[in-house]
Amino acid sequence: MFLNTDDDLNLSMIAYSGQCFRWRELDDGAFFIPHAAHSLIIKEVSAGCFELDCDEKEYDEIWRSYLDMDNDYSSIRKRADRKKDPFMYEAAGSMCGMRILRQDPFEALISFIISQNRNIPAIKNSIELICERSGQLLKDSRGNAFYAFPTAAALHDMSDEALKECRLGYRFDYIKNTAALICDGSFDPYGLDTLDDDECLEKLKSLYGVGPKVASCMLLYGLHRMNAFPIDVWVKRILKDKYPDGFPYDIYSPYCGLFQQYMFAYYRSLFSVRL
DNA sequence: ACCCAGGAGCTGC
DNA sequence: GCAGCTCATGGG
Repeated sequence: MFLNTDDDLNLSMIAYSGQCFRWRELDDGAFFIPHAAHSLIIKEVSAGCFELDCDEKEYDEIWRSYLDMDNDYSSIRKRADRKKDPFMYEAAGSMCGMRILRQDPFEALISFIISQNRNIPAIKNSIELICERSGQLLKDSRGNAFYAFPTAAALHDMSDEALKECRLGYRFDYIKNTAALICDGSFDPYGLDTLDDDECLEKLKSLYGVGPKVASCMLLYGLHRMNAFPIDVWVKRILKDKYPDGFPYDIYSPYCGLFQQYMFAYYRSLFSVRL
């Protein structure tokens, strides 16, 4: 099917934004996107026109939500005022096309625990290894094999040796522990919807290996809490450099997380940091 | 409040 | 080659 949109949707920008770790750019410029037991190949064939290798039914049931197409990003972006916050105005304008995906909560939680204190290629490497070793083998629409992200049970069932081969380093215990808690039912990444942001953050931080950064990444990218505001080394630099008197959370609420994403991507692009 | 270990891989020199 | 850094956290 074809999707025409006036709203922000820049596949390459999202793929390299650091919010998702399994998108793969294909030779023809299309993107391969694994998500739960599904996969999508999507390509921008002309400005604002995307070719998707699924039918409208699958798009409505899965991908519209995953890509968050029901949120109007171009209108949210307008909150950045050219005079009051020129830096954010530049950042949001320059990174127009960014969206916050609605990823699977379990995958997001595990992925962001793995992500701590590592660069993005290393994160992707570990995640792919985990999928290859414990994920379900599936086929995409072109007949190519790929591995789904494992279930908590499949991850928990991995031998220590197999899991160690995924190069998690000291995060090994964190992953083991979280998978065990989910399997025995004492923690449910899919049962957090009834909690407000602060309660959710606290609950996540009680997990071994989950601090404020990983917890807020889970809120923003795994639970689509658009106001969650992960502070990593780059955001720390931005806050110090551009907002010495404090970040205007009230202006960007309840979308602080999206504006964090704009600044993160824009500021890094200024330093030509490769993802 | 500070300070360090723990793993591995990419980057720049 | 080889430090220095990386979308941090737990523990001392």
